[in-house]
Amino acid sequence: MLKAAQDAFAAEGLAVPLDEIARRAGVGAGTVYRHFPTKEALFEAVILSRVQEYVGAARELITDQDPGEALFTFIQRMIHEGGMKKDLADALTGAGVDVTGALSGVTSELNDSIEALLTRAQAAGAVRGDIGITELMTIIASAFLANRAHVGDIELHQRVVAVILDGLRGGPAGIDKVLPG
Amino acid sequence: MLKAAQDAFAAEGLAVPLDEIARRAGVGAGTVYRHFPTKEALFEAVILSRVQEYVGAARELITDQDPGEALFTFIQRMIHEGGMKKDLADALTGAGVDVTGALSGVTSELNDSIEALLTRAQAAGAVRGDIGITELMTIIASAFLANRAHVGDIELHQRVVAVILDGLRGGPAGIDKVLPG
Amino acid sequence: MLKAAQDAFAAEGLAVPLDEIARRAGVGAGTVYRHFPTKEALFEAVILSRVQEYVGAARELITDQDPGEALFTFIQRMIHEGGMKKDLADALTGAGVDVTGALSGVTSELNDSIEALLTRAQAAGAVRGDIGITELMTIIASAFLANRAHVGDIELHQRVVAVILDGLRGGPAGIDKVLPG
Amino acid sequence: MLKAAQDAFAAEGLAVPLDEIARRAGVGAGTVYRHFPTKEALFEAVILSRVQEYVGAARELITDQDPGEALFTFIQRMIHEGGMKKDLADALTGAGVDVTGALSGVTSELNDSIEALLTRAQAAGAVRGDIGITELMTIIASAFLANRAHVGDIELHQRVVAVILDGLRGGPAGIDKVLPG
DNA sequence: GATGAATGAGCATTCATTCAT
DNA sequence: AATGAATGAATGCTCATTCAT
Repeated sequence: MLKAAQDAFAAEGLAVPLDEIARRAGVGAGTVYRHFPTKEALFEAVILSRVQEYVGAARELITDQDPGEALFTFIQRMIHEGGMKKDLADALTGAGVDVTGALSGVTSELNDSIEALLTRAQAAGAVRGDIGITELMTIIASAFLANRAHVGDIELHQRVVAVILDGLRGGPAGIDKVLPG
Repeated sequence: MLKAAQDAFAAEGLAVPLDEIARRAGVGAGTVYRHFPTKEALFEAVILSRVQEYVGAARELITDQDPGEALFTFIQRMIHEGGMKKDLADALTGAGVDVTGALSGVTSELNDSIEALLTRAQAAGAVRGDIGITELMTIIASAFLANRAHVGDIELHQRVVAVILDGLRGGPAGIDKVLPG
Repeated sequence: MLKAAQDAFAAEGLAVPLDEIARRAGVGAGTVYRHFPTKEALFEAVILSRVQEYVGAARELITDQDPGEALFTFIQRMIHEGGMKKDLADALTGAGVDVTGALSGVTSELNDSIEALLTRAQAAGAVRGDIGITELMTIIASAFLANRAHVGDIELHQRVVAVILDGLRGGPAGIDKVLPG
Repeated sequence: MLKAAQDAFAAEGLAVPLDEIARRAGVGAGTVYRHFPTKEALFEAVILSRVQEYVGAARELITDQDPGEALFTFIQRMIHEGGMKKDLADALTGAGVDVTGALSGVTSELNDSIEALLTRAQAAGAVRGDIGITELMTIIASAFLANRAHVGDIELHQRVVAVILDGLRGGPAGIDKVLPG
């Protein structure tokens, strides 16, 4: 059922009727309510599971040899997936989702695990030093949302992400850094 | 009435009830329907009017002395204004808005006028050459949406936009360009 | 529409579906909501109108020549009607009805107008002196509810009310009063 | 399980969900349905058990020395207990409970046993002679329901019951009876 | 026999849209 | 042309009842 909800929310966003989710899951509407007290709770569970995946991905990459590439790979992966899923976009934009509760914990984890990637990349000189995790999260979320307008055009996503990653590496001010000589 | 709709959509997004718009405009709901066949048509009209403003701004800036500054000023202005309005964000992220109809025409105009700014900035070496108008529009949308997060934290927004603009100037790949010698 | 709601609530109580009320009124469900924000608000409006009728009846009787008969007539009338209507019974027993708001005002009025009848009847020696308006209201409400079990048997209602009225006149302790000599 | 249902119905009335009863009883909902075909049947069983208690109490009191005191003690006991329970009040006021089936038998028993108390009290001159068992049952129900209002104000309840009992003893019309001389 | 997950009809409420005045 | 009352389909949620295990 969680699977059906994931698919439905990913495809239609939070606006998908609960009956539609129930239908996709092949159960009655009441059955959904047996497992989740409200539609919002179900939505949060879906988001939670997705965020957990990202946390896992970030934690795996923390041991990558190339700190910069690790961060950039993570960002690319997250943004690319985000362009496909409507649920996280709704969670990010809609004020209807409370980040209190179980969601707040895993969101903190995501922040922390990405911050670890960021700090390592900055220490390695691969990312400019004048931004923190808040700036990075905002940038990721934004690109995430922007890509929704061109669902499926992966090459476009890649070029957009490339620009953003270059911004992260450091703009003109960063030239000094990459050309220390 | 369009003014009332602008305010209402800006404040509440596409989700604002049509009755609320009619009430703000001081007219009956039926009167709104005399001018716009559906709520969506009204929304599109609002977006259209906003896009037209942007077209005007872009056209003014095309004569600016500094081509790079012109583009960046435009982007910053658009982002600053947009961060306050919920309607364009909905239009950008929500798949519910068709860009067919009158909207497609003015959207093309916006594309063209921004493309003019882009081309000029690229010719002046202020912006990397490996992106086109589609990439730029997506990136602008991205920065636009970035402003909707952490509403009110202007300094954060500035840092985020700075990163994105630096990316536009050109990352490592752009070094060759800014250091032609 | 209020009429339809009165009939529906009187016949079925608060449990009547709002669609049923709408159907009885010959309108759509949405139309009911145009006039009353919630079903509870509609119910309160119905109760309010009924309580107002009682207030009017009590106020008319305050000028009756026979103070005791005035009070007893009022009680009989109220209990008899109550045995027919399910709405006031629900309002009296159900905790679901808030007596805050407009209802609290008219309820106070009802209390006051009945208290006036009571005080006058007590001054005339027609009613025992050891009870106040709270006791009387409780007694009326109780008989009101008890009669619901025998809807339509008016003669039974009358005999029951007769017993209660005798209790109000004064039981054994009241014999001294009616036989002062 | 019957105990759990008694507690649940007493606390919440007929409106308590069946799942809640099953939970209190520590069994599955299906198990309740193995013993009672419908929720209403369970409710009737609970009422039946309570009515049986009353029948027992009435039969004990039939041998009491003071016939009048016996009846009044019974009424007061019934009212005192009943004021705490919501189930009988629902059964008395709600038209939703059919007295057909097993309930009708024990209800007849209750009627008969109380009628015995009544007849004896009337023969002893402690209760007016112009009422029958139906009137008495209605009056008891009335006092019963009186206790549900102003829950906790025991002194109020006592004054209200006193009035009703005085009415039973006989008002002015009863004077001839208590003063046969 | 017991369980409790599943069912699905039912209800209050919202809101885009229509139309008689 | 304007009004705003009316419409009714849609939605989230509850709960009595059923049935596979």
